[in-house]
Amino acid sequence: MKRQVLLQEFFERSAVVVARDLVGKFLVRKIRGKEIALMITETEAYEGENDLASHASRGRTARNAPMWDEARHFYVYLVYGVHEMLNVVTGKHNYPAAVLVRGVEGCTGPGRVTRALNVTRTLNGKRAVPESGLWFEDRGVRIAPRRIKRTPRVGVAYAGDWASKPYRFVLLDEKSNRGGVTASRRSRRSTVQ
DNA sequence: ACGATGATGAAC
DNA sequence: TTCATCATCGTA
Repeated sequence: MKRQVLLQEFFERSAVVVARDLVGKFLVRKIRGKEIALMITETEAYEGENDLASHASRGRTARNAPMWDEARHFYVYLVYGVHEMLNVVTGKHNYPAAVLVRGVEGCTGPGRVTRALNVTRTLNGKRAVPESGLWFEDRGVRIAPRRIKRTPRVGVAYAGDWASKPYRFVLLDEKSNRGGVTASRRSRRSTVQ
């Protein structure tokens, strides 16, 4: 099988383009010698300081500082005191933009993705390279554009005009036309150790 | 429909 | 230092 680690140049583009292109790519996690690779099925783009849905819109703070890093760095934070959110930084250095990984195969929802792959804030600010234990790969899966649905982002109703921008990308299920990856088979309690 | 659960950022 | 809010999820 062809395995190509996604390099910095892949992420050095606009967040919207990277978000779209990440659908069908693989998120790979290595813990204690074991590797698990899951295809990405859902993403969202957060594009620049003008994007009112982005943490970057309030300016640079201790939490969101990784968004200003070079592309391919991770931005991981906690929401609702419960869920770790996994983002990859995109675009030029010092331009705050990132893509949120919202779903992988068998796992819908950003909090479930991080729980399934044991991703926490210890990865915040690290690079998406094999040495860090979490990275992205192209494994040769080709996704027809028709299979990717664009919608507004989730949970950002406060963001004014930016709330309705179609910055969310969802891989449609092969057999169903409505609503992304099958809702029926969500694995509950998957973990990697 | 709602509570969990804790960090963050802005106000006081 | 206090307080409202939060890029969500599981149970009801």
